[in-house]
Amino acid sequence: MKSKDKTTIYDISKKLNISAATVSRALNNNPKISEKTRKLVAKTASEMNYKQNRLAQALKQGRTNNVGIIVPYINRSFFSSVIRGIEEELNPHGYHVIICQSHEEEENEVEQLNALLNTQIDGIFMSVSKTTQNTDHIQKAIDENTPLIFFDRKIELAGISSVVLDDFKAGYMSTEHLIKEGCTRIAHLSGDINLEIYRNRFEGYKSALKDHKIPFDEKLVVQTSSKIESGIQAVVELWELEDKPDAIFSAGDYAALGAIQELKNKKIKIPEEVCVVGFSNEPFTKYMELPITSVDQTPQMMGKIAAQVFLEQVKGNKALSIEKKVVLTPELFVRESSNRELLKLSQIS
Amino acid sequence: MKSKDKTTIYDISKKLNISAATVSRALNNNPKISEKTRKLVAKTASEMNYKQNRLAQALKQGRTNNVGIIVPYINRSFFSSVIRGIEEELNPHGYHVIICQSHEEEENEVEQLNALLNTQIDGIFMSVSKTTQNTDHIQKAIDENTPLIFFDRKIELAGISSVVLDDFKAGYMSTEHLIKEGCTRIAHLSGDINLEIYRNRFEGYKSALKDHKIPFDEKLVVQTSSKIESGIQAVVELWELEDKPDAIFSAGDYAALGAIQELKNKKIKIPEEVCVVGFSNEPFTKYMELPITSVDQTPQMMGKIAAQVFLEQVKGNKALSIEKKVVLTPELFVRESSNRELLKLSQIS
DNA sequence: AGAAAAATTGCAATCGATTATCTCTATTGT
DNA sequence: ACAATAGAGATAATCGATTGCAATTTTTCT
Repeated sequence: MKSKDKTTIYDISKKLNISAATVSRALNNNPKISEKTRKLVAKTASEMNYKQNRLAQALKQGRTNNVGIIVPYINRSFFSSVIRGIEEELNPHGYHVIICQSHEEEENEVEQLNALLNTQIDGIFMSVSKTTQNTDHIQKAIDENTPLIFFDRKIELAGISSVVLDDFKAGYMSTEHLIKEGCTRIAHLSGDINLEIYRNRFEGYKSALKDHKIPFDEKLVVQTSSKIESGIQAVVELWELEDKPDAIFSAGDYAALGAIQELKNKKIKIPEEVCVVGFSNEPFTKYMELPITSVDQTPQMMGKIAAQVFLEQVKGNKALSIEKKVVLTPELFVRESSNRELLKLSQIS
Repeated sequence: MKSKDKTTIYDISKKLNISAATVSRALNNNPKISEKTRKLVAKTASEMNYKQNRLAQALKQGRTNNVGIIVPYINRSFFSSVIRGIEEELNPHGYHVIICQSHEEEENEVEQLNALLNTQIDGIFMSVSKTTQNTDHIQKAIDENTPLIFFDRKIELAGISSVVLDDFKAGYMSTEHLIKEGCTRIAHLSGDINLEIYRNRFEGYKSALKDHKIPFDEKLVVQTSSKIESGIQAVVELWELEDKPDAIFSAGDYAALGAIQELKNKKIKIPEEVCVVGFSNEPFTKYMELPITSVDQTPQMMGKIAAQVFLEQVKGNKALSIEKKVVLTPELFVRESSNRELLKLSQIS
């Protein structure tokens, strides 16, 4: 009952007493093949349950119609949404998507990238890991002429396109929003300052303070990771200060969540005493009893655009390497954690 | 500056004036090749920046060392954790993982499965979509002798291995826990009853009621989806009843979350007046101001075991198709949403 | 030293599909 | 009626790596 032996174009050609070349052409709707033969082949192929071996095709054509995506984690709402965007844009063009995780480890990133290159992928989308220092593996991909597109977290290298968020603006918007709520001592949970995106958010924060004549106080800045615990720890440290903050702008939602937990623990009222803004618009920010204000990075759009950049690159003149830099505008979703206006309204009613 | 032309074993063989066969053997550490040649080839290969073309190798060997995973969504904590489990178990064996999403649509599932089969995948892991009725696509995979392993959501078909949770037990445990908290009118948000897993949870619920001599009241059962809104809607409906529930066992965390939101909206105290238990142990259940009791499905373990079943199958005698059914034991994480004991303690202190 | 045994390496076919080039037949034009 | 042209299909090379078998070289043994 073993039908392991898959039918090939040779099986079809033998059965019909024609050459394999004709079968191949017929199946690919090559105009050199007569309508009659084409139909006969199509019919026979489906009868024999023929399925094209994409491996053989890829080997011959030098294209696999597969693209790889490397992200730190697939279960971050942001990343999985970007992936979805890429998928939706590329599927209609016949591409399939291979997803790899670096778990924020440079070593894994290198390994996954190499594996993808070996598998003869047609292109790579990537958001670099936090720990990545060396860029040899990326240079290798470029040298091989494999289209590589960064999204969100990029590394500055000549000839690579990228689609990123305007993190400076996001930082600016968030901070300005807090200032407009009447906050003046705004703390910043900065995330990993090794990454450009976090540096930009920080710069935006500083710039907003400056524009509103609020002195920058570096004691209000705490480096955090994207873990809840680091948000808790940050609040613990900040509340040891003489002059305590009246707002927190966190460069990540998980740290913001931890901060809120610790503030509640300290019986500090949000947003009355302290306003909190997070970053990434993770689904949970919306679900909380106290929904958290957060910056939306329009991830699905980011994925779609990254895919479009890729398509341009493979369809255009390959010899000429295009370098396209797209910057998306963030959106701030204001929720209860920083909305004193809303609070007043609900108290009146 | 184009180094597009990748080096092949032929390039190496020409350079060293030996045959390509020797190069291939040397690179594969075939014992028939002398130490001297092996080292020379290895050195030259790395100098020429040789990279094996896995496509060609796969075509020849009939194995790609890739496995496919099809899940409804990759950004559900449960699924991404299973994926991680599979990945960690298979990576050391040289396998790579291709991840596909069905978005709960049968049509997508069929398409993704076919794409994987065409790509000559070595095996498939799959959790079927809610909407899947027809099983032809799955039968096709079996007929082709491609190892297929179901996890969590399975379809009963001869010859397919599966790794699932003991959902009956999970339903029983959850319900019994609520009974022990003193609840007697326990509502059930059932999820999609088309899926076996939800039916089993429901059966467990009924069985626990029976064992504790609590009459089953079908008015207390509401079909929900895995959306927050459906949980809200369910509570709205349930609270129109004459005799209102004093507990909710939801077969999904999102519905539980919606239910809690609506209960709060109705100013109903949790867990004093109503206890709530969810299902899947999504990360947010733990983060909430009111952490939600939930059933953990040990997803990473599920992935690991599914991978082990796969490895057994490919390493064992292929002619003989093994059918292995693994059932995992759930774990109930009791949190504030259903823990009256904890509540009392905190009130005393 | 010479033959047998062992160690290395080469030859050529193979995996399945694609495609440039060539061949043969049918049609058109004069 | 015969050359020119178009149409339909066949032949064979190719993509890059693997592998059974044959060939060659080296080692071992008497």
